[in-house]
Parts: sequence; structure tokens; C-alpha cells
Amino acid sequence: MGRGKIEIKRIENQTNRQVAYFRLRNGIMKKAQELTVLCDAKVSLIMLSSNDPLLEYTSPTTTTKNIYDLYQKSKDIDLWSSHFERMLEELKKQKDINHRLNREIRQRLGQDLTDASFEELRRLELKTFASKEVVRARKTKHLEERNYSLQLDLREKSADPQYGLVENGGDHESEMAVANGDSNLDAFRHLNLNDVRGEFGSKDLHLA
Amino acid sequence: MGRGKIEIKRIENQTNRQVAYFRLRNGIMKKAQELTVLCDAKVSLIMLSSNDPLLEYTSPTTTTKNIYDLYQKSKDIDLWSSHFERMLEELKKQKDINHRLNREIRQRLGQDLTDASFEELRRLELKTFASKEVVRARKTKHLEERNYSLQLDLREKSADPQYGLVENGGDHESEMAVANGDSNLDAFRHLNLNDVRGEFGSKDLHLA
DNA sequence: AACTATTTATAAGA
DNA sequence: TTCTTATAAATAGTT
Repeated sequence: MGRGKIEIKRIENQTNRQVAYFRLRNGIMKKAQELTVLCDAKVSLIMLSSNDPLLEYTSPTTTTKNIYDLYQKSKDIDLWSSHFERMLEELKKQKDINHRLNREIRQRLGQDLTDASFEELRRLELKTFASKEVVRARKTKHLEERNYSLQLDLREKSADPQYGLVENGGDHESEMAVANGDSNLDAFRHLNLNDVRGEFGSKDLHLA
Repeated sequence: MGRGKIEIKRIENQTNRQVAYFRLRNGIMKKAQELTVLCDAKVSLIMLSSNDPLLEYTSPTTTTKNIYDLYQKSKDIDLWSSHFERMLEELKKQKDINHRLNREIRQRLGQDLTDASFEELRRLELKTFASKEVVRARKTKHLEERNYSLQLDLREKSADPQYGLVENGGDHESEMAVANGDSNLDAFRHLNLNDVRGEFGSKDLHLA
């Protein structure tokens, strides 16, 4: 509606397109507002165009989150699980970093072991056990807590205020490298533990 | 715009309001579609009015989920965080603890064990060995299985085919535990490493 | 960013 | 409801 009729297809001229966007977005926002008021409806309108910030209209009687909750209910889907996916992806990424570091560590250990004396080897083995236990304990405890979180998650999949994401900055790499007692110490499995244990005599093992 | 001008305020007559909603919703949907095509924009429009099913328009170039993700990114908020907030907070805390612990562990393993006596080392080995095989085998496995089933639950709640969950393979929990290690130093402390004194050399391993 | 000729949307009536 | 149509509103092209 204007001086001339236009075909509804992408406006190829970048500038014209931008101008049209500016006009039309105001138009539709107004429509959304009118619809809200006149019909007592809830409306969520979100628009995005390259080179422009995201723009939204949300009926004052509701919130974007509320609309999305209703949307999900209506569609019987769960968009929020995307966050869970995202976290899993992040973990997967970290896992990859872990693997890389583990390889590195194993290589270093291998080099060091090449010319290690018997005493040194024994010392390393002991370190292995110590690390293993510490890490194992930490892992187990954390698993418990994660279980708890997941359960809460499943239980409370509905209402809620808005919070900011906790930033994940910082480098995990060195920490993981040290903490990952499972894989990074696998290298020691090829040590003949029996040879070493011989040194200690044959006392029975007591469970902790 | 019509035969007469109308004031933008709630239409009190229920029927008229309903009729208006029907008209206007078609209008705004068309606008959304035009905006999408003409300006190459992404639009998400969701409408709700009592006694009517939820109605939406989403640009064919995107999805509601995608818009939602972009929205959150743009607003730097996380609408889902009430669910995840607890977990993320926890992870952050764990990470801090982890950082501190790693330093501690590195120091202890590197320094304290260096001078361990034969007797202490033997005791240390026995303890760690025992814990390794017994406690973890049962407990950890149980927890991991439980985690896995919880995740399956979450996964089944997600009906969005476009965003399949990251394949987990049952490993993420351990990775997470590793990456966000927790503070169970108890097992470590029970080793009484500080009491250990001995005769060993000091060739050191670098774990990171 | 303003103007205005036109197109488009739609309020009220049938 | 749905169609019709007079009129309001939106806006394309222009300045």
C-alpha cells in the first residue's frame, strides 16, 4: 500500500530493504499492540534482520517466557531442553580437550618412565594410587550431586523467574588434566604392579 | 481502518472482540509473512486469546526454538535458568573448589610423597588399592546407570527433532565430575601424608 | 525524515 | 459467521 503496488518478494536493493524493514517493523509492532489491547490477547512478536538488533513486542499482560511456556504446552514439546543439550555439548567439548591432554600427559609420562629407576617407578605407582583414590572419591561425590540436580530438574520443569547464565570462563584444561585420574594414569597400567608389590610383602588387603 | 474509526481500547462486547481478533490476527500474520519475505527477516509471532488456540507465525527461514535462542542471547538472559541455575551455581562452586584442590593435590603428591617412609608407603598403597576396587566399582557404576536413565527421561521429553541431544555414551558424568571436581579430600587426608617421611629421590612427574 | 498518491486493512452493515 | 464496501491506516516512491 503506497504509491505503487509491490510484489511480495525479497527486496534485492540492500538500502531499500533496510528502509522497508524499518517501516514495516513499526507497522507490525503497532498491529501487535492494537491486537493486544482491542482483543485482550497475549502477543509475542520477535523480529530479526541482519544489521539490526533483535526487536520484540510482548503484550504487557504477559512475558516472553510465559508465552513460550504456553507455546510449549500447546505444542507439547520442550524447548528448554535445548539448554541441557547445550551443556552436554559443552561437556563433550571439554571431554575432547581432556582426551587431548591425556594423550599429552601419557606421552610425557612415557618419556619420564623410560629412564626412571626402580625406586622412582615405585614412587610413581604410589602416586597413581593416591591420585586414583582422590579423584575417584571426587567423581563419586559429584555424581551424587549431579543426580540430585537432574532429579530436581525433572521434577520442576515449569515455573520461574529469569536468571543470568553463570559464566563459564576460565580454563578447565589444566585442572582437568590433573584431576582426571582415570585416564591420565592409565599409562601406569602397563607397569607390572606385582613386581613392585613384592617389595611390600604379602599382607592381606583391608577394605577401607 | 474501516467504516468508522475506533479507539484503541479493549472491545468490551465479547462477540465483537472475538470477531476483531479473528480479523486482526489474519492481518498481522500476513504482515509478518510480508516482513519476512520483503526484508529477509526472521519473525516469530505467537498469539493467544481466550477461547482460541494458540496461533503462531514463524519465518520459514528459522524455527521458534532458534528465535528463542537468539532472543536469549540478545537479552543475555536464560529463561530456563531456574532449572539450571542451581546446577550451574553448583558447577561454578565445584570448579573453584577443584582449582584449589588441584593445587593442593599437586603439592601433596609432589612433595609429601617424595619423602614417604617405606611403611607409610605400603600402608598408603594398601588403602588406595582397597578403595579402588571395592567402593567405586559398586557405587560409581550404580550412580552412572542412574544418571543415564535420568538423562533418557530428559531426552524423551524433548520432541524437537531438529536438535537431537548430544550423544552421551554414559561418559559425560565422569567427565563432568572430573572437570568440576569436588571437595572430597577426606580419603586423601586419611592417608596422613604429612606424617610420611622417607628416603626417596625427587624425580617429578608433571601432570599438566 | 517528510510528503502524498495509492494500496491495503478492516469496521460496520447485510 | 462470511461477504461487501466505505473508510481508516499503512506505506512505496519521491523529494
